Amino acid sequence: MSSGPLKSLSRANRIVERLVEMQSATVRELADDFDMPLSTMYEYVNTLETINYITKGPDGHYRVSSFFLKVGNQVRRNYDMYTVAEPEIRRLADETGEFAGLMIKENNLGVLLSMKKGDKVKRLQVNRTYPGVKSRLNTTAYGKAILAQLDDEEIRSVTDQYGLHPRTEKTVTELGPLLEEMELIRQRGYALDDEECFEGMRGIGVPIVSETDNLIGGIALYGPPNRLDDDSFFGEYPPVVQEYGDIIQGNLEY
Amino acid sequence: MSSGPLKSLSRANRIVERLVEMQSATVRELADDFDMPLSTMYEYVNTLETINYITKGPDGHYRVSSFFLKVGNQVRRNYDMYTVAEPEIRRLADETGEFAGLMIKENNLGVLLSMKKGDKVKRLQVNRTYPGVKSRLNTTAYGKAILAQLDDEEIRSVTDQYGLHPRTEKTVTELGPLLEEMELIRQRGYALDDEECFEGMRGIGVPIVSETDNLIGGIALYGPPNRLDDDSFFGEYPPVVQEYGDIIQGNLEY
DNA sequence: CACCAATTCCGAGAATTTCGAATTTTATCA
DNA sequence: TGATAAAATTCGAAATTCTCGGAATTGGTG
Repeated sequence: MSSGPLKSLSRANRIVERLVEMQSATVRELADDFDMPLSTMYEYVNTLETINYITKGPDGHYRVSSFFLKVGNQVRRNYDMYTVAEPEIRRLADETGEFAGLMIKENNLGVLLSMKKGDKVKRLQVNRTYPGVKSRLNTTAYGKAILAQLDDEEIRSVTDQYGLHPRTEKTVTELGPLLEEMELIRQRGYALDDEECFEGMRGIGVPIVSETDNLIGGIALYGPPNRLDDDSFFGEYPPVVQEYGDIIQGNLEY
Repeated sequence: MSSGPLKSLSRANRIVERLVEMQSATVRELADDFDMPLSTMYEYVNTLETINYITKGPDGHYRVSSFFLKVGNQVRRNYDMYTVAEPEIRRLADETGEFAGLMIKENNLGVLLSMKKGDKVKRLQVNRTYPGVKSRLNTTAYGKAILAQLDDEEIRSVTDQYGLHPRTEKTVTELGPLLEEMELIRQRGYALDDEECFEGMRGIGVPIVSETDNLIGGIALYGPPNRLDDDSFFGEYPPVVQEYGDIIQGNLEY
């Protein structure tokens, strides 16, 4: 018969993801939510507890445990790109006072591996920005820097896969202009995001390639237009970001 | 029959954990490693890939995906204690130049939720310190600050559960002295770890209680004895750490 | 084109998962 | 305290899923 994905595994994962959303829940609440027999939910909950994916708090409610935090950080440290870039991202954020981040490509999407806020960043307008979040490569400065390292055919396959839906009114939504921009990025060595992803956010990205990991990544500096005015956005900062990119690239090759 | 933990789930988790250790592996390598039929391993690998726990890189090797990083960070942000303490931890690290961290209690163990390195911290001697790692509560400064918030009976149950195995030659390994130390911590308001957990590391911890989350946590400042000399370790820094603890505690209560 | 390896397909047998119901534990209130 | 209700856990048979060897297919390489 059609075997397909293992059902109990998929089910368990749905429970975990739901529990992240709910923050905390009792077995009954979960059973109701999934319209499953209580006893079955107990089996799942108990198993998830023994393998440490979830944990029961003193109030008797279950929460997703710190296991994910631990594994996530282990995974991240497995990337040379992370260990090398981490201190530089931090220095870039300190030096500029703005937001600096590191992105890698995973399954044709961008994944934010690391981020640092400089002291000018009061509260991230974009509260949806945290390590592990994914975004389409054409939407961010680091993403575009990554995309530009691919050849046109690969770029096409990426945009075919995920589309070019606009995020703001400035988002580039046509393949032609995007490919032209990619060529420009290759020539000058850095990518710009002028409020194309988030209103009120400008970013400058440069690519980083790790031969050993078969990985392409990118770093970016983000800040609001009032601080990243035209002078800094187009003139002062791009070389700074590039310099940090070069440092990381150099350290990657030992 | 004895139902026990769901086997396929436990198995899947073992695969994930092994893959974290191996960093990357092919299906065959995994099958060999677990001594499982190739076709069965394919079912697991494919399922784990569809639920996004692992991902196949361009080299055809599987790795644990960024899913864990994402969920880990979501979970962390669900804690009021984290969102409130995060910026203060950071300021504490900046102000002192040393290592600052936030710990919570989970299943009678300490879990490091957040950490910041000040500019004096070149490379963490202790490379085993990263968000999500667990440690026994009696071994660290934040851990002891947490432990001291419990009553003696609870403390006893914690030490019964995990023992008092020494980590360095200075570790306190007897319940009696430990309970006395707890009383001292309650009185003066902060906990000290004088190379009891890691050789060459001194720490100062203070407790933080979140009524809303039913949670007890603690923050700590860590540094080497040459910088945290007796004057700073016993005199200058404890009030500083306490001050940050008070700020966090205050912000927790709005 | 032939080879080898990687991946997918397949179906029967085995084993686990599932679920309702029964049992135990915990909480609530008179 | 005892009675009652609610929640949590256990149980075992029924059914579905998982397992696994082997066959079939795909993909890459010389």
